[in-house]
Amino acid sequence: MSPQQRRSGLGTNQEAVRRHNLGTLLRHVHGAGQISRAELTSLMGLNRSTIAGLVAELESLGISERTTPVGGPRQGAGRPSAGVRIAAEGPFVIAVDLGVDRAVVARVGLGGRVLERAQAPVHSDGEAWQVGAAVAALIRRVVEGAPPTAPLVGIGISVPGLVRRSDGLIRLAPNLEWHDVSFGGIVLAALGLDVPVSLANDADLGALAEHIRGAAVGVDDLIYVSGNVGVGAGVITGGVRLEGAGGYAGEVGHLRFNPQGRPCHCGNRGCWETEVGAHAIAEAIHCPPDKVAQLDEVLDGYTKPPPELRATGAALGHGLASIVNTFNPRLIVLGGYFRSLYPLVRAEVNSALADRALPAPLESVTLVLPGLESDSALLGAAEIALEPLFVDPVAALGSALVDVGSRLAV
Amino acid sequence: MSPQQRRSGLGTNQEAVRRHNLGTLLRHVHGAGQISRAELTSLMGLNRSTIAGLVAELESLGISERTTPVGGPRQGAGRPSAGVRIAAEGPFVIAVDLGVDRAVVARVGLGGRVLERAQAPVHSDGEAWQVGAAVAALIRRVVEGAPPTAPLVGIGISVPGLVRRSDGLIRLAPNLEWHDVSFGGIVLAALGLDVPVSLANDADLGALAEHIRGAAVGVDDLIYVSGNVGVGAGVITGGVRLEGAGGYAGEVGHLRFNPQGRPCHCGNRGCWETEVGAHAIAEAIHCPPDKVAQLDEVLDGYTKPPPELRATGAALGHGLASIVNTFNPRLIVLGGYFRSLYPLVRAEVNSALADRALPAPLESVTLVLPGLESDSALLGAAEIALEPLFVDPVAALGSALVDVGSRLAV
DNA sequence: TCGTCCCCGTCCTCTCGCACAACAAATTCT
DNA sequence: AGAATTTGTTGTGCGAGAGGACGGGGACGA
Repeated sequence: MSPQQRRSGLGTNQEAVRRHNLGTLLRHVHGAGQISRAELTSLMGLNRSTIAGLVAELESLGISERTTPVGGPRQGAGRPSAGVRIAAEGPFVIAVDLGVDRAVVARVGLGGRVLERAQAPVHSDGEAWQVGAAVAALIRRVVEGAPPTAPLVGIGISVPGLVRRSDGLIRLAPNLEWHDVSFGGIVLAALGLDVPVSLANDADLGALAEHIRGAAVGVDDLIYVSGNVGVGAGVITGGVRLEGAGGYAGEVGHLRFNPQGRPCHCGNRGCWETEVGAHAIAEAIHCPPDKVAQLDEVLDGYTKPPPELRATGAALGHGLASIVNTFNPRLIVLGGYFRSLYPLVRAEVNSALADRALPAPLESVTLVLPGLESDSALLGAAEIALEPLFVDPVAALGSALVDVGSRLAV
Repeated sequence: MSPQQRRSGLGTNQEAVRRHNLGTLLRHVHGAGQISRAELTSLMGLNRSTIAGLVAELESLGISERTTPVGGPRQGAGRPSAGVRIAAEGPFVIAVDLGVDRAVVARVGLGGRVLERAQAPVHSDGEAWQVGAAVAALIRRVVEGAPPTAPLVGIGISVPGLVRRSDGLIRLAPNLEWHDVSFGGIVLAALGLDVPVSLANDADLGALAEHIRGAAVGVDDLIYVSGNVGVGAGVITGGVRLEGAGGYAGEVGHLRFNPQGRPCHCGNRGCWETEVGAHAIAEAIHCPPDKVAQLDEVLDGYTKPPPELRATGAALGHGLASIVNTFNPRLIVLGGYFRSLYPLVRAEVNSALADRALPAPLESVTLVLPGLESDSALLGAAEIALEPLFVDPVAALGSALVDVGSRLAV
C-alpha cells in the first residue's frame, strides 16, 4: 500500500541529508548484519565523527546495538573498530509468501533474520477472504513470540500475479483465480490492525531478495525468472526495481514464442509460458495434473535428466535469449521450479541461449540458482515492508506498532 | 566516454547538497527554457532565499541570466517573479546523429536550442576513420559561429548500434559494418581536441530526448521504438534510462517472433526485425534495395495505405504487445521510419496490440509519434553531453573548453 | 486615482549537520 | 617494551538551508 517514493526534481533539504544518511547507514547494517564503524566510514564516505553521531542515534532509537570489536581476521595494526549490529528486540516485519497451494508467513527482523515462521496450505479455489483469514491466523501465531517492546513496522506480501503499484490491488492472479482483489485490506481487516501493507509480484520480490542477500549481491543488473505455475520475471536494473507504469513490468511468460504453438490462458497462442510453464512441463514428463503445484518436488525426484525435458530446456534457453537481448542483465537467477529444472537440462539451456542471444549482451551474462533457495519471495516481501525504515528510520518507527502480541491476542 | 554515475550507498556530504541543488536547478531551467524563481521554489521545495543564492551562483558562472518578470498569463495579484533563462553566450555542446547514410551535427545550447546545424552524406561502406573525418569537418563548421567566450562542455554522439556503456566503444553497428570501433577517440583525434565524448545508442537517445522535451514530457515510463534499418528500443523506466549491464539493453529487434520466419543477420531465424525491419518492409512494398536507407521518404509518398503493409502493421502490433507485457510503459513513441509507417497502418497496429497484450498493462499504454520529429536522436545526443552540467555545474564548466573556434581554426 | 492586498526579492540571523583537528585508547609490529 | 597505526571521542568551525523582517511591484476594488 505504500507507494514507492520517486525522487523527482526536488531539492535537498539539510533535514533530508540527515534522514538519508541515517537510512543509508541502516541499510548497510541491514545488508551486512554486523559491520564495523570503520567500514561504515569508508563505505559511506563520511567522517568518523559523523558516523559516530549516526550510530548513536540508531542506538537511541533501539534499532542497533554496539558490539565488542569483532575478533575476525584483521589486517594490519591499529585499534580495532567497534561493531554495529541489529538490536535483538529491534523492529521487525511480517512477510507473507502467497503461493498457489500454500502460504508461508514469517516474522523477519532487520538484517533479514527469519525469527519465526509458519505455513499452511491454501485451496487454490479458495475465496480471497478465506485465504486472508488463514494468513491472518498464521500472522497471529508468528507474532506471539515477539518481544513486547519490539515494534512492527509493516507487512509485506508476495503475490503470484499482477499487482498494481499505486495501491497494491491484485489485478489478476491467474492461479488463484482472483481479479481485482484488495488482499492487503482483507488481511488487515481480519487482523483488526492498521499497519502499512505492501504487496508486490513474487518474481519482483525474488529479484529484490536475491539482490540484497542472495546470489546477486553486488550485481546491479539482474533478472529473477520465476517458474511458479505461470512464468514471470523480476527485473533489477541499475540497482533499482523495474516496475513499469502500473507495476506490471516483467511478464515475460507472455512473450511471443511460437505463433503456431498451443493456446495460452491469456487468449493468445504460443506464449513462452505454453512451452516452459508448469503445465507444459507436467505434460512432457507425464506428471498428473493435480501435482502441477508441486512440480519442483516432482522434478527433484529425477536423478538423471529425462530426454523428454530436452525440448523444454531448449525452449527455456531460447526464451532467455530474448530476455538477454532485451534487458542485458549480468545475472539471471532461475527461481521457482526452474530451480529444479535447470540442473537437469543445463546443457540444453546454455547452448540454446548462446545460440540465440546477441554476442555483446551474451558475453557478460551468467545463469545461477537462487542463493536463498525457495525463500526468495518471502524475504523479498520482508524487504519491501522494511523499506520505509531505510527512507526515514525515525518516521517509520514513529508509525510502527508496539506490543503487537497483546493487541492481537484479543 | 563519461561513465554514468551511479548512486551507490554513499552518504550525502553537505558539499554534495550544494552540487545537487545547483544541478537540479539548472536541470529545471534547461527543461523549461525560461522559468520564474517562484516556480523554482515550489518545484524544488526550497526556501526563497536558498533559490536566490543558487540562481545568483548560476549567473556568476555565466550559465543563466536574469529576465524581467515574464509578461505571460498571470494568476492573481502579487509581485511578479523575475525569470531565469539560459544565457545567450552560455555553455554549449556538439551533438552528432550518425545515421546509416548521413551524419547530422549540431551545436546545441542549454535549453535544447539548436544553434547551428550541418549535415553530410556518409557512405555506408566507409571506414570509421573516414566517417570520423567527415564528422570532424562538420563539427568545425558548426563551431565556427560560436561566441569565443562560450564554453564547449562536451560532444554527444548517437550511434545506430550497440555501444558499450563503460567506455563508449561501438561494439557493433550492423548497417555501418563496424565492429569494436572507438569512434569517440577517432573524432577527437581528427579534431585535435580533448573534451568529454559520450556515445550511446540512437534509440536510447531518442527516448531520452522525447522524455525531456518531446512527446513524453512528464511520462516516466516510456519506450522509444526506432525503425532505422534495424529495429531497436530505448527504454526509460521510473524516469531513468534502462541501460543494462553493458549498455546493450533494448535490442528488441531480435526478440523471437516467428521461429519459422526468415533468417536474420544475427544468425537466428524469425527475429522481429525480419518482419518489421526496413528490408522486410521494402520487400513488401517492392521498393528497390538501394532506397532502404530512405524508407521513411518512400513511405511518406503514400497517400493511402497499401494493402501490402497490412501484415507488417499486424506484426508491428504483435511485437509491441510483447514489449508492453515486458516493460509496462505508459507511452510508446514510434520513431525512425515507424513515424511514416504507423499513420498508414494505425488500425492494424492498434488492433494487433490490443489482441495480444495483457489487459492490465494494456489499459494504460498509448502509442504516439515523436514530438521532435526526426531530431530525437540528435537532441538526445545533446542531452548526454550536457548531463555533467546537471551533476556538477561548477566541475563541468571547469573542464570545459573556451574559445573553441580559434582552437579549431588551425 | 488611490488604497489595499498579495506575492516576491533581499537582507540578516539562526539552526543544524558534517568536516576537521587534537587527544586518548587499543592493538600490531619491531 | 616502545613505536607505529588505526580508531573512538570531543570540541570547534564552516557552510548551507530555514525563517523572519522589510521593501518593492503589480492586480484589484472602491
